[in-house]
Amino acid sequence: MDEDRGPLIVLTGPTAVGKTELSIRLAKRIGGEIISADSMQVYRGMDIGSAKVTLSEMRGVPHHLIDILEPDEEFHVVRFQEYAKNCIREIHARGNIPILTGGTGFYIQAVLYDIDFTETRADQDYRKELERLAASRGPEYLHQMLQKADPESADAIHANNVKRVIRALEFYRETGEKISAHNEAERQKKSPYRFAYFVLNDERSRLYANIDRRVDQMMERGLLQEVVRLKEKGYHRDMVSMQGLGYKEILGYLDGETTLDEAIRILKRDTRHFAKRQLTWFRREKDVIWVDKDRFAYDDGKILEYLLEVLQEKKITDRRI
RNA sequence: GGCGCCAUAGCCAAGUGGUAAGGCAAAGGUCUGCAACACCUCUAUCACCAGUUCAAAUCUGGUUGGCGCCU
Repeated sequence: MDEDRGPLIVLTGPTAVGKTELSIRLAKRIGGEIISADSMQVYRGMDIGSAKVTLSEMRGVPHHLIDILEPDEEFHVVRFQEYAKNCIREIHARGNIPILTGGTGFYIQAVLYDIDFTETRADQDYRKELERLAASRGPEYLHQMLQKADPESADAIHANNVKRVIRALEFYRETGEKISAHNEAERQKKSPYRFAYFVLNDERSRLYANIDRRVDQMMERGLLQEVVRLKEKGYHRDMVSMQGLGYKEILGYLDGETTLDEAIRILKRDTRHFAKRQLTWFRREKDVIWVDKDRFAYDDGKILEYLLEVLQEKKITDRRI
């Protein structure tokens, strides 16, 4: 039964830890294809700020879900999940191993455990109405509504977290069920894949230093010009894509809200915060295999050997390397 | 050497007799259709010593350190 399930490798970690390079080396060793689990790299024209892999870095390894949308298109987990599942199916059909790489933990969770989102069709009108209510009567009011409909969710979601309160309300209205119950059920699911979930990590201070350095590099490589170009094309801050790190800060500068130095400072800070949140997320995921770089003396070759060992142990790959 | 000013958490900073605001950073956390989003939690006895007082970060004296001016 276990053997019926297709193989899947997840290789993730906080931003700037070095996922990209390692994933490509791994793919080359085992005949893998990479699926990007990244909410920003899906957009065309957002290369520098999203630290997108370059063609030469790919070294011939197939990459999926990169550059598939224009920055004004909507993207979200459900869509990601649908695309990623298709990719996985095709990669399996080719006899290759899919490697899910990228830092968006929620996306990884969605495909790894095949979480069910399909029960509702997002009702724009109702959502708008709730947003209006939140604005006019305050977040507490919405939270009260949720308290009546789904007390468990109300207890779990802070009233100030309007976005999540709205979603819970919306779910209840659409399905007549409580999202808290739904979530609980989904949580019990086991993965449809034979998988290994690696989280690459580094000492906090080194990670932060890397982030700072990488932002400087982005500037040298022309992040400013990239954002100018996007702005000229008419992309603006209401779009999800332009809320990505590196874009919102530079747009702030272009709109005269900050100096460039200030924008860079904020970008570094926000990226560090992001990395921290990513780690919090991975810490609470079950089945994670932590790969601390310092335990391997920062030697990618050694890390790779370790990954291969685990993969064989778990019978995810049997090709002798 | 003299005169003046200042000394509150890692940083910025309120408080001028009644038992330490706030912001930032750091740290921890939540997350099941916007997730590089949204949201939550959280850190001090006020440079040091002595005194006045029922009560001092707040008043007095001294010590140390910093800043400015003068000789």
